[in-house]
Amino acid sequence: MDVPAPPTRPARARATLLSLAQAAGVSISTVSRALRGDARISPATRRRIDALAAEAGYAPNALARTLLGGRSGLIGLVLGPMQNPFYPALLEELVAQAAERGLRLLLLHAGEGSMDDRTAQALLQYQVDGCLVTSAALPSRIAAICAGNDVPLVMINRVAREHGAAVCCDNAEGGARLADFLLAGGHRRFAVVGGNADTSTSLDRERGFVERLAARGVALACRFDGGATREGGWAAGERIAAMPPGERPDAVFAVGDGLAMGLIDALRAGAVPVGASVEGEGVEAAGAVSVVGFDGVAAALRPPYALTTIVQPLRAVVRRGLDLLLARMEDPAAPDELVTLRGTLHVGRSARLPAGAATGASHGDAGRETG
Amino acid sequence: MDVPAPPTRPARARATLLSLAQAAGVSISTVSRALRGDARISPATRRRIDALAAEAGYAPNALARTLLGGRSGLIGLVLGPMQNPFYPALLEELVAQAAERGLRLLLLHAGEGSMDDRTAQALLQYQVDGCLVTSAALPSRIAAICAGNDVPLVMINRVAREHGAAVCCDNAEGGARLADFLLAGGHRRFAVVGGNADTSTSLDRERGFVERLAARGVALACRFDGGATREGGWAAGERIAAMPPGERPDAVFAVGDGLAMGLIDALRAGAVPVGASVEGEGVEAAGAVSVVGFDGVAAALRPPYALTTIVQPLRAVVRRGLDLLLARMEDPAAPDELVTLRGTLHVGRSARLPAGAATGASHGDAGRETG
DNA sequence: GAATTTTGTTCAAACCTTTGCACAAGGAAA
DNA sequence: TTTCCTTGTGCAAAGGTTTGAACAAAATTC
Repeated sequence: MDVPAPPTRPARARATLLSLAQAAGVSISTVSRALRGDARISPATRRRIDALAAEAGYAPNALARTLLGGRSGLIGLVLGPMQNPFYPALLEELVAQAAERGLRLLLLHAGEGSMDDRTAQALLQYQVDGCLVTSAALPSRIAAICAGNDVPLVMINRVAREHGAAVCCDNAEGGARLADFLLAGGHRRFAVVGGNADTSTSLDRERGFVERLAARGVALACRFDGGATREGGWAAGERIAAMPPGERPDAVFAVGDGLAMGLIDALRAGAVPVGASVEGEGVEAAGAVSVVGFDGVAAALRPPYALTTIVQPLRAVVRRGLDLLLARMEDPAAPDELVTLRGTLHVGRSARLPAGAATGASHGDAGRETG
Repeated sequence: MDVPAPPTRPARARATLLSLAQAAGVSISTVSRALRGDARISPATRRRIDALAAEAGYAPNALARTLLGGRSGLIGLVLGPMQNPFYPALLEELVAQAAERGLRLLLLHAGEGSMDDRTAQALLQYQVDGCLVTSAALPSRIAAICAGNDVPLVMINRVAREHGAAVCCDNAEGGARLADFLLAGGHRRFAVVGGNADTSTSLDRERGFVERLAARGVALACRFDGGATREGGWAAGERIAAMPPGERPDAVFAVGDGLAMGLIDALRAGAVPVGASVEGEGVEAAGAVSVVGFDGVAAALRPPYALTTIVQPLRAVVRRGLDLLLARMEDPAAPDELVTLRGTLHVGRSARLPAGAATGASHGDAGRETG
């Protein structure tokens, strides 16, 4: 009558405190304490249990631990448009630093599209300890859920529109510094290639640049819309290359490195010399156009671009972002805080140098805090 | 004597089944069943509980649910080097499709660096249901942990070295198809710009290309090492541009779109015309070099590159990757499986056309399965 | 009106970990 | 010998959810 149960796949179940306790002949709590290094457990017992755990490949169940009311160790992550080369770099740094701090990233969103409700709910379902947003357009659902459930929210590379903590580079100051550099280089006709019109980051950079020019009595000769992609930079470069040399700007600020690289490609394809890079060593070609960017993406710093740009202190930006988040996990009532980090002017060969300056040096206090 | 407890931040605790049950005056199980749509709960009760839950913004605790022995809904994700523009695109698609299926991605690693032990342990601690690897160099710790703990592992865009399931584009076939296209275009001198020497993907593409050429009695004129970055493509392009026109190859296969774009930039900067794009509309400049790539990254398909390339069926690749993973979650004993999807030849303007062919068309069965 | 089914709800166990408290054994001090 | 302290361990509760089984009340059948 009684048919024996079918031989279910043996697949020895994953080790738990219980299985270790049975193997060691002690109680569950002893195992737990031994593994956590509690001083009350005798060295002999601890060694025995440690060996057993190592052999079984035991890993404590973070979910059960979280259930006790502690931290989940999970951080929700909302990523911006990945075409902008700054974001992949930011992502790598973020993953590395989060791991160093023992935090895990729960990837909720990447790119431009909108977020469905279920995804937003995941924030709550998985009990994330906090949320990190690098996206320019903060999904409002995420903001609402975080606000309504005491989930700390920190934005990186963008300032908070209404509230929340944020860390970003001093965009306006960087723009101004580039204006100074170009002015010192003796440039006369300035152009800007703008980014997304709805990101504070782009707007601040452009504003800082234009206002510094204005303060020196110089007006912008022309302006292009780049839309934050490399292609946008190329399109602007084509138009610049097509201008008669007399009207052509001799200095162009592209508000992101991706834009700047596309721009340089187009100028070169149009046989327009860029910065000091054609004749080399400071002797520049006649009619050369200087190009400067912003972000300090690795690919832009190296040849063939050797871009003069403001290098964002990426490590510090990420570090402070995580600091802000952890602080708000400790104290959810912490006031909104905006941290602004000053970038570094990296002098490459894409822009004519001021008299007497040397290529390759970096100026400015990297990561000095001003917020 | 008794000091009243300091007024701890009220911060009404998050809604749970218990709090809802108390509010509704029913038991916890009734609430659970009502929310899950169990037919045994009366419509009146259900409506009341639904309203209460909506008002409280209730979201079930996925961690507690997982503890019951079910699925966590978490997938561990190991990302490859983000400089290769294919990976950001893959990431966006993956995030979107995972969300559609109700899966969450736990981001374990991004980039080239190695993984620390704690991160690898996270796989077990957070009870991931499976693991997805897009990295070319599979971290061995991850592989070991997955194998030892019945965690299904699926690789995307690379074949398994020893074991495991994988989905990737038919790289060799794509390389061969490009060779055919270039041969039909009447090219004579062929070059290859190779990628990472240790990724099966790059090697297969190159092999497919070279073998097809050989089968037609043509040998490679020269070969460059690109190292999978845009800069590598640029370097190869500079060397090609510097060759005397007689020795210069008239067709170059860059094994990735990033390489191809860098290559084109360098050729243009060196005033070497590329494909049919200079004179436009099929009439090509004298001494033009045709460039073809592989991947079908959006930026490469559009102007200014208009690259002729093999477009990976990205959506299908991701879909099948998740299929494989889910299948292995159902049945961990499922045999290793390799799915190969055929790409589509996208004819742009970066390579001379065979007589009578039209630009912009796509040839080949997108995503036809062969594995 | 009693027996039976249907309907709606509750009980209790299980998942795994952490931790306050209790407990036992052994040694030292009184 | 009693009392107290130290050292090492076990007990049990808690955390939120799911689910099989039990239970009560109402509706149906004879």
